[in-house]
Amino acid sequence: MAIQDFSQSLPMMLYRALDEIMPKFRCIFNEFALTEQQWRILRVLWEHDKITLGRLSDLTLIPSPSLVGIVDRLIKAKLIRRERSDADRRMIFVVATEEGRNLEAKVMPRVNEIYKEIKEPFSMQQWGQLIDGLDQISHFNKKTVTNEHKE
Amino acid sequence: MAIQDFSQSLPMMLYRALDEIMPKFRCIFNEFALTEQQWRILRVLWEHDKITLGRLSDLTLIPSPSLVGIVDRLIKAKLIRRERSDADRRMIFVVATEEGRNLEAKVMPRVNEIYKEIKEPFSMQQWGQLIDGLDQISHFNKKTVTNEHKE
DNA sequence: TATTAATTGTTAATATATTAACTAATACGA
DNA sequence: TCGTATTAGTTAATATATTAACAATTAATA
Repeated sequence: MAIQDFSQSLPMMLYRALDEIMPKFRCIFNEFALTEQQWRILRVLWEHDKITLGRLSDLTLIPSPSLVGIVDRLIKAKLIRRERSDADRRMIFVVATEEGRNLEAKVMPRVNEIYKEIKEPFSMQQWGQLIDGLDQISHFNKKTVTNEHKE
Repeated sequence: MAIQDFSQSLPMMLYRALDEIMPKFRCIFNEFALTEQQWRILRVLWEHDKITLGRLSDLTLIPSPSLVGIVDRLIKAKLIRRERSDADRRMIFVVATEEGRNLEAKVMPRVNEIYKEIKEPFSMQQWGQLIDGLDQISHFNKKTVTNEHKE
């Protein structure tokens, strides 16, 4: 019944894992004058030619109110542009400029290098278990229990 | 050689896991007029009667520049207080007030409830593997390879 | 078709993160 | 003991997160 160690709680372990690996990546982003969030947006645009702000928010995990300013700064840096939808005038598409697309070839190799370094000490099975566990956490609010109707 | 899916990268999986579980906790914190960071500080003070700002920063994973303001606001809420060290006048201890200590009995049960809910769908083995994996990530910068001298 | 509801983005206010520079106090070496 | 390096906290500037409220547009429905 005693208080368990706060440092070993799941949230703190997740935060600590991020604190440990992200500075390495941010170091690279900074070399290209990018913030982590700006990187995330570009990273998604390299996989999607054209994407609405809503979907961009989902894929980057950047909350929409934050997205507004981050997109503004990326536009000022001439790396992306806004494009209002004709079909539905509420929607706004975001598109990478040529300069934005060109960054991919420069940044991705550096990032993949670090990524490989992080992954290296893991066995393939260990890594799979880690990813599976994280994936299960990520679906916590959707289907806690599969074989049972909830509410 | 093609770009792997950004959404399945380790950093995004970690962020997504946090995005999924933290709102539930924050919901409780807000009931007690606490922010997540304020909670973290109190949570640590419930395990340590007296702690320096530096160590508090390490345990809460709150960067020291942020800590200043967060501690200020907790003091204004009469939940903690500062106490300068006599032995080393550079150091500042943080201590919970009685009001701050009293929060533990009210908040912890609610938090433990959610925590149990998150942990529930996992087998004990699965959970252990997840924690071990996160722990290994957290030691990335310390000892990437054990049986080898680096540098 | 006029109203209402839902969707998509945005603005605003406050709190926190990031990075660099800075102060005060202490430790250390010539 | 003086000068220097180190350590503990802080301040400053900018970027982002969180929450609530809001505007514009579209969808739904009586």
